Amino acid sequence: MIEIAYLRAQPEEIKERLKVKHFKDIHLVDEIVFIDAERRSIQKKLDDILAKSNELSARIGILYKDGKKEEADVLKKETTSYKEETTLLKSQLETLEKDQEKIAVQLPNLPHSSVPLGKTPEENVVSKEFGVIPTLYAGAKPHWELAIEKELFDLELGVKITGAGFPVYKGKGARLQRALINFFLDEAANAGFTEYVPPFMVNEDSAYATGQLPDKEGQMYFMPEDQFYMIPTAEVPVTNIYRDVIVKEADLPIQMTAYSPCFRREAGSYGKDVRGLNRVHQFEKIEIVCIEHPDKSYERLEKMCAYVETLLQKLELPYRILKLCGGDMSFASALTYDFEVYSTAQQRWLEVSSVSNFETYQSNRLKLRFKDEQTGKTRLAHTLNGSALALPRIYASILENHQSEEGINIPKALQVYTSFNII
RNA sequence: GGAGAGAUGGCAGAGCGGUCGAAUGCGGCGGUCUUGAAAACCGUUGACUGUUACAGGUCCGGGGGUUCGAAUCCCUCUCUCUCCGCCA
Repeated sequence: MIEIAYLRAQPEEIKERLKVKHFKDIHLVDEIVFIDAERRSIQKKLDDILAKSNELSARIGILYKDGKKEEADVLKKETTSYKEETTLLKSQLETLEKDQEKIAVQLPNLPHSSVPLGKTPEENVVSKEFGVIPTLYAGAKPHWELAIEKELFDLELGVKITGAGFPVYKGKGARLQRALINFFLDEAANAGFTEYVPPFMVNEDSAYATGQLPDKEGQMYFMPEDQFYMIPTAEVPVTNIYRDVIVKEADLPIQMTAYSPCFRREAGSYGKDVRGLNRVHQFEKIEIVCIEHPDKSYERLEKMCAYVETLLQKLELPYRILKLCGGDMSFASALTYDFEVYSTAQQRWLEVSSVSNFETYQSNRLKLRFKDEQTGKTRLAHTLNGSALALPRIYASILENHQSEEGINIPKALQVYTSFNII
């Protein structure tokens, strides 16, 4: 959530910045500032009355101790009017707090000043291209055809067991999957990330804290019996490790990584570009999450991107990095870089990673803070995360880009993990 | 799933319905002593809100109630622990 103190101080600036994100309900800014002022004035009134009533109670206590019952009874009567007033003010306050909260969660994060203007994915800015797009032999195929030919994964079988979008990997195909998971985890560990194995289901508080709720309500699988959500990304459980935590400034940055399956309903995204592994309901991903000092979070973002690049380079895949424009950025992000790998067989770019700085947007909900050594005050930390990497499209690009007449060549860096070098 | 016990500050652990935001110990921070460190001793040390700064307000698992007044009493929910049952 945007910090209320900032909303109060700079409403006009905030409105301007929200326009960059093409946020429609700009009027919510004025509404929340209005409600906040109202709320604070009621709070002040309530506090004053409570102060008087507390003081009276203390006096009554002393009178009773001294055995002056009659005097105490007089004071008791005085408190009744306070009581009525506080009951009323408390209910008003509660309403205002709820209203304020309701609006606060509807406001997306503010974009960083460097975010390009634009509304659609076409307006994202390419900030880097790396690698040579290979020229494939005449018989080159998209990954879904290669999968059938080499018996690597089976979507039809998944339909029988579960439903569309739940692939079943098999033989060398399964081994490649596991090799990628281990490769990514080992690389992350070597780069200084602490590995976690988190729960794959989370409660409502966790989903809310990282911003999946209320924004993406319908995108998560839900278990009504226990009120649990299947995680759409390891970001949710891993970031929530630090919910309600005050860390030492010296402990920053905190760098974590986790493998997890990810479950996404992908409601409303049927149609094009969903063939094969391009869009599935269950997929594997290695996530990296950082908690960083506000002064250093953009530096950290660059480092995380640089790390993701090393992975793509080791996998010998041609990629480009996009700086997302305001209109294409996610709700909670202040700045996002997307990584895309070129699929020669499909002749299109596939998104394989997204690295973002959330600044204090998540930490404000998480109540994730650190103690500032200089001032002694607690401040919200910055959170960042990124995929490093998501498997299906990497898997698809490896099949497609590294195919030859002899078979699919496994990149050198992966061969230790697969134990074979061609499929 | 059944039976019992419990939930208090970073941790451990007190707490009679009335200066209890909370004893005490450990830990942390600052200091004395020391060449330095340890030990010892002295001081300090929760969060949120609020104010220019004070003051004030809220928080003892969550929610509700009794009372002039609740960490303390009542109801309820959640969670944890122990024992039994079941089980990968």
